[in-house]
Amino acid sequence: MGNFKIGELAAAAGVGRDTIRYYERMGLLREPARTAAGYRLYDATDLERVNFIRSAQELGFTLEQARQLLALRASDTAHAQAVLDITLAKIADAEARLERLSDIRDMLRMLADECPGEVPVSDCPILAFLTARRKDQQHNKKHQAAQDERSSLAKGVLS
Amino acid sequence: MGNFKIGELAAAAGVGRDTIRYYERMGLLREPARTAAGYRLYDATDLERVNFIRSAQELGFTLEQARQLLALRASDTAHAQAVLDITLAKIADAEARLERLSDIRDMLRMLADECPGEVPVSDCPILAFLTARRKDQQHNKKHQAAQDERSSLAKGVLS
DNA sequence: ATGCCGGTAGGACCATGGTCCAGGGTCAAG
DNA sequence: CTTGACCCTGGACCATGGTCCTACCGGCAT
Repeated sequence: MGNFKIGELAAAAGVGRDTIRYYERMGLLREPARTAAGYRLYDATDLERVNFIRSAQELGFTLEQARQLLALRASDTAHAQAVLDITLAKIADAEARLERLSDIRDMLRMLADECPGEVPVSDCPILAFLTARRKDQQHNKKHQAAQDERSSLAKGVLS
Repeated sequence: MGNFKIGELAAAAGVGRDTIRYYERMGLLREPARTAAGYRLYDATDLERVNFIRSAQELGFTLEQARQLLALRASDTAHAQAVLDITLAKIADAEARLERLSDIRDMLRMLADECPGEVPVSDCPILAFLTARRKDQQHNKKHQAAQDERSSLAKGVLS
């Protein structure tokens, strides 16, 4: 029925044409049928897939995870448990980020509260804090040698 | 006094040699003195700078912001207010991320709670949710046309 | 003298999710 | 017939914070 070309699909889904082609390269969309001239031809199921992907992204899933979810959806033997597992992992990930990020915020807020503002930079407690190098990381080398834990508050939160 | 070569500086700061050269290219470290053979020669103040940068990164500052903080520290006319401003902006940024990320977590948790697991994927509420394309975004085009707000929960949180 | 360590410069490459460009073909309207 | 809007491919490029590689040179120990 309603076949559309790439620009129409892109417009319908609210993404760029290049994004459609990118999803195809990444294996998120099947290789579409072509017109005689080589134009890609899509149908409603393709639009639905793109919408699915965008929805997944809005929930923080990566394209790779969206790909997995699509694969599960297409399977007739998979259990919902597999989807739940991915979701639970994402939740755990979100919670870890939340914790690190709120630790950072707390630290920054503490420093900000201590800073009077109207002093020369030489008296700034924030700079003083950054200047005092963290010996905590130096003195226990044996225990962490194996995994080289960066022990950074920021690890992965903003990346 | 204690001049050291790049490998020694890197080891002392706990980073790679390439990282030191990278910081130099990025303008975070001055161009160091050289030996006759062209080897970079660093001193304690360079080590302190690298430590400062790492500390800033642990608090979620980007290298660019670290560069700004270093510039402020070196200035004898700047007020602590400038540092505070950067810090406050970082806090606001962290809080925005926290909010979006916790919204995502809540949404995922809600979906996970509804999923029984022991059903075929065709009955999975999580997939059903992702499959139902968000009409909320379709039906009010006029109001959002101007800024093309993605209105994604995930916007910027994981990037 | 020979092996090895470590220094140099410069550039390629990693992930992530696209975006943009050049250089060309296709298609419908005027 | 031409114009403009669309489509094609393949590849380069964006940010971020590095890491790794090539290919070469210097210097020290055995």
